[in-house]
Amino acid sequence: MIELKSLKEDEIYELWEKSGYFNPDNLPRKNRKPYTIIMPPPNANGALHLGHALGIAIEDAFIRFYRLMGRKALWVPGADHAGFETQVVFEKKLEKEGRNRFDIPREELWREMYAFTQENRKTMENQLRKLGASCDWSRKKFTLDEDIIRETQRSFVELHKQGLIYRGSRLVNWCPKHQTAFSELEVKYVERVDPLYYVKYGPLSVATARPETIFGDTGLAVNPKDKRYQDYIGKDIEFDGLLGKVKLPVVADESVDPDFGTGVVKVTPAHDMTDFETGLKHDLPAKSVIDRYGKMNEFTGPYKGMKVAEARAAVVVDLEKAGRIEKIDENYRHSVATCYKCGSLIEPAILPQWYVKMKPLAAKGLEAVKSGKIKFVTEHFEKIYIHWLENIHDWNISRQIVWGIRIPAWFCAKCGEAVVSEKIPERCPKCNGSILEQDPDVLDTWFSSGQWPFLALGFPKSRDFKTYYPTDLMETGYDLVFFWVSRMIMLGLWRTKKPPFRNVYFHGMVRDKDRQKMSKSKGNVIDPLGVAEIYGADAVRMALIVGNTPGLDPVVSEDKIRAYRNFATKIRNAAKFVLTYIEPDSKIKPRFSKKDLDNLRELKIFKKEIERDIENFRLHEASNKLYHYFWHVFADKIIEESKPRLKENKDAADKAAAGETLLRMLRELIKMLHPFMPFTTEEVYQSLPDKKQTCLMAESWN
RNA sequence: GGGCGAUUAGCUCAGCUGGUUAGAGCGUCACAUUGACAUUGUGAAGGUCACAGGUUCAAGUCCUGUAUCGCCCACCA
Repeated sequence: MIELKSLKEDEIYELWEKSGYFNPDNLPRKNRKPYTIIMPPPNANGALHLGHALGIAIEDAFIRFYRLMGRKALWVPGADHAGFETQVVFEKKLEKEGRNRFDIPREELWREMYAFTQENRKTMENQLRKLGASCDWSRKKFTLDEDIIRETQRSFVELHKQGLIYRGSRLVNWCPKHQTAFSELEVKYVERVDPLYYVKYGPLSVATARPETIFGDTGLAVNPKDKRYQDYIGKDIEFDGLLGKVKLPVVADESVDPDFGTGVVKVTPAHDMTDFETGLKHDLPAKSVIDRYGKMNEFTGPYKGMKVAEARAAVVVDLEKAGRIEKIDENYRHSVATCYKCGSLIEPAILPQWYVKMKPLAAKGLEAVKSGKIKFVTEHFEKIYIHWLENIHDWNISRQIVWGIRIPAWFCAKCGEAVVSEKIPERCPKCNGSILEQDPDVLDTWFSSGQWPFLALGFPKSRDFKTYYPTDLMETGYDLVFFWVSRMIMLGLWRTKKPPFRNVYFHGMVRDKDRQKMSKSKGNVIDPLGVAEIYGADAVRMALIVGNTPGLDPVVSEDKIRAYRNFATKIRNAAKFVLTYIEPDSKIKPRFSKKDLDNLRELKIFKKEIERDIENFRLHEASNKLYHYFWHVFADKIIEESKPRLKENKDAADKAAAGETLLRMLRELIKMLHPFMPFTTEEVYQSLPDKKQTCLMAESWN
């Protein structure tokens, strides 16, 4: 008779940490093949949510499985400074305190934000412990660690040297509220219904949704095949504008759709992405008429100082007075660009920014996936990735915020030359001027996180980098295919000449039982730590993994979590029962029945099946099968059938065989369940007779 | 405009390479239960696997098309 020791999750985690086995260097049995996962560093600006818990459950399952399989399993934890995201969170905090980021000196703001993120990191790290993450804390990294900043800046300098980073004055996506530019990925298009104004331009008329930008017109465009306007192509038209005489050239451009509006487009290069391109092609100047705060500027006469919306109304009234409005289509449906964070209308602006030239990087990124060097789970994300990379645009990596890695570029006060250098330059190489000021902008946070797999391992010189890179698995949400995964692949290949990982596992977005996305405003969020407190971390992990097909949105409800809490209870009770009939010092030799041997053999076959499932990324299947096997085969059938043999059995050798069979099966089953339910299985393991290791994770799968 | 995914029990979802009576959780019904069981066990009801064609000895599983829902991408002035 052996008693089942009861252990709390915190005690178990402490046991694990003390064992040192999270660090693969300490694992028994040396000289093994590594298995590496770099944890997607959670944003250090808040608490973990269920989506994080999902990723952690999946990654930990893989890590624990391969550790049992005898691999040198390394899981590197980290935290992301999360540039703009964190800045937004922090701004809200400042707002509540009645402060404003624009009034706080840069260094002071930085210091406050740094402290803020370090606080969050501590919370997050404890939350990861609560969830049972078996990551190597001795290797934890932050995206603003000094070595990370240094290498990130070095990448910038190197890319610049190779002509892959350039400075360009182009039309950028500008958010007037946040006062920063964005890459195209941070722009969200929303459908709206707005009036479409048909406005007379001398003999022609154009349809526009933005009449207030009329002062920035520098041309008109028609389709070269449009018969109606052949006579105008190449000529100037003149007419009376709201601020005096206007003269605009008419150009022919394929991009103009003859069937839209009147077939004539006003070209306003400074305020529209398409027009900017058209302007470049036809050599039309860009004239800004809106400032960075979304107000009309000095080129707009009486409209100066008005907000865009006011100006639009005023301009329409005046155009009507001038008899230039032909008609207004009130039900024009179109999409407008907005800030993904605050919903403000994006006001395109011409600004000098740093760009990464993407085509050469994308070519390598495409090859790696098309050739199968990097595999996506599920496969269909490869198509999405390929499509995006084949149509990629240059990447604006300048952000006008404080929170991030400074761009290693200095501008000469005398001649304006931009000097890119790892160290502060003493003189301008062009004019020899000595006053150089660093670019106030910081890098897009994805520029550094895009290098995370090799930077987190201490590239270029560390032993870890040499041992553990390329990594085996990148596990993340499918919403980051473009933002993060594609950039990691491209930048990883560029900087290290190797793919950063061999496989990418995409999980879906967690939904509630009504298939709604979880959000604070809907009030349907499940706090992973809260439910872990109530039902146990294992129950939460199982609820997140069982039946959750990679790439699809999992539905998680408290009912489901409760179901797996019951399962954990079942495991404990079954173990308790089995141990009741074990006599550790018994000298009786068990006499196994045919059925005993069959059961043991079948379990072996079953284990092989589970192994195959996990190796092929089918955690949802493996976990479900284990649940079913443990409960409905092991507990309901095998244990039940052995009860008569265990109780009041005069045949001691048969009794011993029944007990021994159950014990062997239990030992195997908790090992197999360990990747999914580490706490419960460890609790059982600690009570097993003749356990060989201090904790279950150091056991061997076979 | 393009692409992707989903459609299987009342609800939420599994079902890998096509192969015996299609599974799980929650819910429903009946019976049992001081049992290892924060209940659990036994059994039951409940599915034309969206629809229409096709391939095959065999299709929820492969192919074509249709419908509905959802998501992503795109320079809709």
